[in-house]
Amino acid sequence: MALSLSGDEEEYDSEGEQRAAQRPKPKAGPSAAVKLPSNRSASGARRRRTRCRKCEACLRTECGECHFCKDMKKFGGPGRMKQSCIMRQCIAPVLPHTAVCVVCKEAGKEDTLEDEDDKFNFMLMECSICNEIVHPHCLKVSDASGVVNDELPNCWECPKCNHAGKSGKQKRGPGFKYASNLPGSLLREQKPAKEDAAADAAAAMSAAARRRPERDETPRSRGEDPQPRPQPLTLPLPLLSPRPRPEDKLRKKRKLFDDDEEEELSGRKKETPDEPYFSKLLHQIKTEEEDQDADEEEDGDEGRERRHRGGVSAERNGSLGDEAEPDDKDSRSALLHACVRAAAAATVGDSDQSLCSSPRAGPSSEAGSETQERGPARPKARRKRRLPHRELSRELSRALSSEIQETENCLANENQQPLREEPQTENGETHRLFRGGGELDQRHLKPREMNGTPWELRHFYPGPITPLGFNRSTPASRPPPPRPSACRCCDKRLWTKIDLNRCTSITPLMLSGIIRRQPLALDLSWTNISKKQLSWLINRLPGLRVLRLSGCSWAAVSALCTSSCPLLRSLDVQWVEGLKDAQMRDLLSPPTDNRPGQLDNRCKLRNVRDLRLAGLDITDTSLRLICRQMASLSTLDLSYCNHINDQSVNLLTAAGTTTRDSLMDINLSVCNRVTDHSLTFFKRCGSICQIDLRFCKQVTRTACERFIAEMSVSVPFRLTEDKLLQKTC
DNA sequence: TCCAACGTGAAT
DNA sequence: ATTCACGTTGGA
Repeated sequence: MALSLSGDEEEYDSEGEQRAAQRPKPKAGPSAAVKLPSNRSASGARRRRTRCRKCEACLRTECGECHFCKDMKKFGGPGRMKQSCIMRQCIAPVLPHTAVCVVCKEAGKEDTLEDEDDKFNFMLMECSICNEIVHPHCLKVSDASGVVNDELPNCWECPKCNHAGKSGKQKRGPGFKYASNLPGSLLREQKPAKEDAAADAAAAMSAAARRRPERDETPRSRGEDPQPRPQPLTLPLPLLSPRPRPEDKLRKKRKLFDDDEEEELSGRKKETPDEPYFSKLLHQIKTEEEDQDADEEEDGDEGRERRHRGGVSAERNGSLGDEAEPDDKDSRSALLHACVRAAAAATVGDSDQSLCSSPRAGPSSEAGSETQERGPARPKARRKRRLPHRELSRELSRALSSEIQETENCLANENQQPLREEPQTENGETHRLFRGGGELDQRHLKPREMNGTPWELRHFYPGPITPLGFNRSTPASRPPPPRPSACRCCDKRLWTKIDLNRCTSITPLMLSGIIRRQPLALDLSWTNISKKQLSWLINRLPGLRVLRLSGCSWAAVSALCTSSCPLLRSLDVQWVEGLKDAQMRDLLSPPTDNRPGQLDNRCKLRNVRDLRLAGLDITDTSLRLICRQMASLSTLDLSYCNHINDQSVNLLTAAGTTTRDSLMDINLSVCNRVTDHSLTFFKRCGSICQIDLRFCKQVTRTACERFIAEMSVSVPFRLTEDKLLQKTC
């Protein structure tokens, strides 16, 4: 029966007995009333948390379709479940306004302070163990520190509990709600998705996961760590030991991407009794931050992978550097949007770190040598505390709103220019949207295989030389090179981009982590992500600019049909199994759901500028739709599309089409039906900068040279490679 | 006062 | 483990 946080026992009321007809009431009767766990008795009941009202989820309208919406009276349901719409489950629930410090009885005062440390000391912190809510400043425990729980705003394990050596689920109150228990981690279940039941399934998972027991956060034994923890959260009590000890690392909380499975596997050794450490711990700053360099802890595969990629890159010998890639350029501008950048910078510590921890789920995790590889100490890092979640959410929301408006304005003006100039980055690293993402750039591919490649082979591309390559009459294709399947994170400092390319197993915790970071760019290419997962992701990433789904199944990609991606600029669906004209039609038609608040019946992908369709069996039917629906299209990759011919090019460049003026970069390499005639069509394109006709058997070099000569009056082109035309200057 | 929905126990 | 149910809390 109902639970009362006050602990008062209750009897079933008559209403309950009436309902018994529908559902048997608990036999336990009064015994079902609350029995507060003993660990709560000391500090009283937990404060229920409430919506932050600022996160993307909170800002949404109810979907009207999910399990919980259908239950609501407003949607004609019985109203028994009384749960939030699954699309609206807050990702950073906050303490209620009525929460006060148990010591001084006052509310949080962080808003009145400037200094980050002051803010922390005067904000309310709820202990996930004893539930006590205090201002850290009000704690007079001068020789202990708390462990900030980054998964939930205003949450920590208070110094008292730390001091007592309590940890994790051993003593945490039941139902303590972490972000990992929030919707983001609801996709733990990875059974094959019944696609028609995706929404309900998600709802069901949602309900379940919210009640999921806490993850064990028992400190784990690790190798020596002579270095200070990178990016620790600021803690209130000035008790830094000069050299954090190995145990420091032990105190790290489980991170988002640490699978339960991993924990179970590794727990045998890791969860050694750590009581002896606690006395030392009392004098240390503790955080739950994951090592920022976690991904560098990976075993040699990563290094080999990098080397491999480097080799591929050189071998590819593309005429354009990655930096010149339009979608990267576009992404860069988006990626460095000021607000988002600020938010990202403010949160870089935890976010990337935990994301980077994803490889740890793999067999090579927990490398004992990690600490040796870590960079030098960052003594200042502990002073840098990320923004509280609500601030961050506010920032993101503001940024997104403005971006959406900007995009719409941009469209209204038919302004094809990028939203922003490409900003300078600190080290240029962020110019690469995805690590290794350029591998999918068809411009850089020397084709070895045509589309029509069996799906299995699309997944397991052969090496540089493959029997298939020899068997085909077309030039040897160059499918994306094989790579280790370890999950990788990208830039460690920013989480505006998340690269899970070829990560064979997308775990629920990964999805949860993605949502929490609200990346602008997401690469899920060659993963086995399911429709349910993708749908869930998209619906929670309203600000997504770049989505790469190369090599995924149509079953998964079809998730795009029912979702709206208003800000999506770059979509990569090359080599998607089963993606043909009919599917393209579904993809380009307005969202299929007519839910309240989803009345936008414009093309879901209307803002896409960079569309990658390589290797698809699409025809002019799809191109007509593209011409009609994607007014901003500037980069189009149709390489390896066997049905594309001169008429297709004619369509794209016909009078009255927006693509005629918007197209800047078209890749028709290995399109064997394209002939010299297409080049005459391209003369009509006002913005064309690059035409890739490499390995088009029916295109001659002579025609290319003629095109250059004829265009030279207005636009100077040159052949940077055989049948690769690029505008000069 | 009303509505939304959190957090829990029981049923499945 | 998942789903259902609902008292109670929190905000408007």
